[in-house]
Amino acid sequence: MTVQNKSSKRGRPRDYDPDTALAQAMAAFWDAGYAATTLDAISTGTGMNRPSLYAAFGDKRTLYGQALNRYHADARTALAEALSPDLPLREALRRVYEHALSLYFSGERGARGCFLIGTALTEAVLDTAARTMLRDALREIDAAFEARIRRATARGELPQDTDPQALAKLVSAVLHTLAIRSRAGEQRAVLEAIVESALDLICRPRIEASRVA
Amino acid sequence: MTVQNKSSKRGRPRDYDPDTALAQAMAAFWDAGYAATTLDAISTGTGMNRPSLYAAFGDKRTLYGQALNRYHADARTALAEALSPDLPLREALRRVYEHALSLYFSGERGARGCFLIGTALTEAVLDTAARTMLRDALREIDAAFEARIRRATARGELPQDTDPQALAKLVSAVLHTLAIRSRAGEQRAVLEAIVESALDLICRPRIEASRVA
DNA sequence: TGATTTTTATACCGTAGTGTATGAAAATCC
DNA sequence: GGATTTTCATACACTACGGTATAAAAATCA
Repeated sequence: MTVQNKSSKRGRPRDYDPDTALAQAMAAFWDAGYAATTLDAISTGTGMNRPSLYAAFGDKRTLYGQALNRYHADARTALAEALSPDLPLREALRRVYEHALSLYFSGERGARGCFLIGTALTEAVLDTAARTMLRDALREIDAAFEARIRRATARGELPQDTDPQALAKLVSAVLHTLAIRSRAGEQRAVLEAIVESALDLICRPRIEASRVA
Repeated sequence: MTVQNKSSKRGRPRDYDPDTALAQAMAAFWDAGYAATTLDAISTGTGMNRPSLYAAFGDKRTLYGQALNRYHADARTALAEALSPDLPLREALRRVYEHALSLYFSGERGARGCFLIGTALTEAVLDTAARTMLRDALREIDAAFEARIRRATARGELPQDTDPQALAKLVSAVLHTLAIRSRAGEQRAVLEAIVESALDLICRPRIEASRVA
């Protein structure tokens, strides 16, 4: 395999940047969903004409898959950064939720929620690949939370009898409800309040050994 | 307005039952989502030909709106029944979650989650009416949980400093995560475990007056 | 400067999908 | 039983969409 340093030398130079083009295509899918997004809309959004789109990304479904992958990769990075081990768990989780809300409310046509949940969820029943990507992304986010909770438990921020795997899924559940409610048109302030009460529930100390034998 | 008792008398009798036809149309939307569902698929699913569909339900979007309304109405009924005030809160919530899981895993082509979240969420950005219906449905479910939690708090099942409105939204959040994860292909046993740990978190007694001034 | 390579630009093809027109079928009313 | 009413069944019109063929444009190499 020959390493292609930078752009290829010969031929007419590309008039677009693949990274920004993919981001623009993703924005189109994000608003309308996969099925309702036309290639004309993507063409307009990216400024690329149809043949260039095909040359760069393949057909519509392949392009959508690349958008899903990119979103997941971005989310992974942002999550790892927000879950900084230097902060208390509560602050780290708050950062995650705040970052998510900023993303979910960043649409030009109003709040659009999470790209994965907002678009891949619909496809998931009939499109096996989309379903698998969605499921794996959700699992990976669960795992990131779980690792962070495990660390917090070891540090004594949470009770020793905490089940990190179970609690992580509930931390994710809060993220899911934010994704849904933002796209459903709920006010951001309402979601901020949900974040605070969720943090209360997740991080508030509980009675240990409460199990009455 | 003349009262039409039963079916109209004159003319060729209808070959379909409107209620079951709507349920079958809903099933088609449920799997593929609004945009990807063709009228041919609905025609096949219901056994009605295209003109009969239009005569009965109007155009595609109107039919979809009726499916959304019907699902919401069914959910309202089921929720009210499951939230029986005779049971302890924990058992009532468990019934709600179990009923939801039965519905979410009832698809012929695999788990399909919640019809509202699985299909209307995608449309919500560009379709104002769908967004409003979704938002209002979510709010109504929040309110049902809130009323039930208020009752449980009055009975002493939960601490007196419980915030019913906030806790209700987290109870809903668990429902949302079940809706997402089931459609994303997660195993039912995994979701059953989430239900149990969520009930633990929601219903486990907390330290009162834990706020350190 | 001319040949070669790569991308852009326009136009087109085939298909699929929504909504409707038109006439046959099946019931009731007189 | 014939007229009337309502629904069914087939076919069709129109549009929109995904994907591609073809040729011009813009770069490099010799």
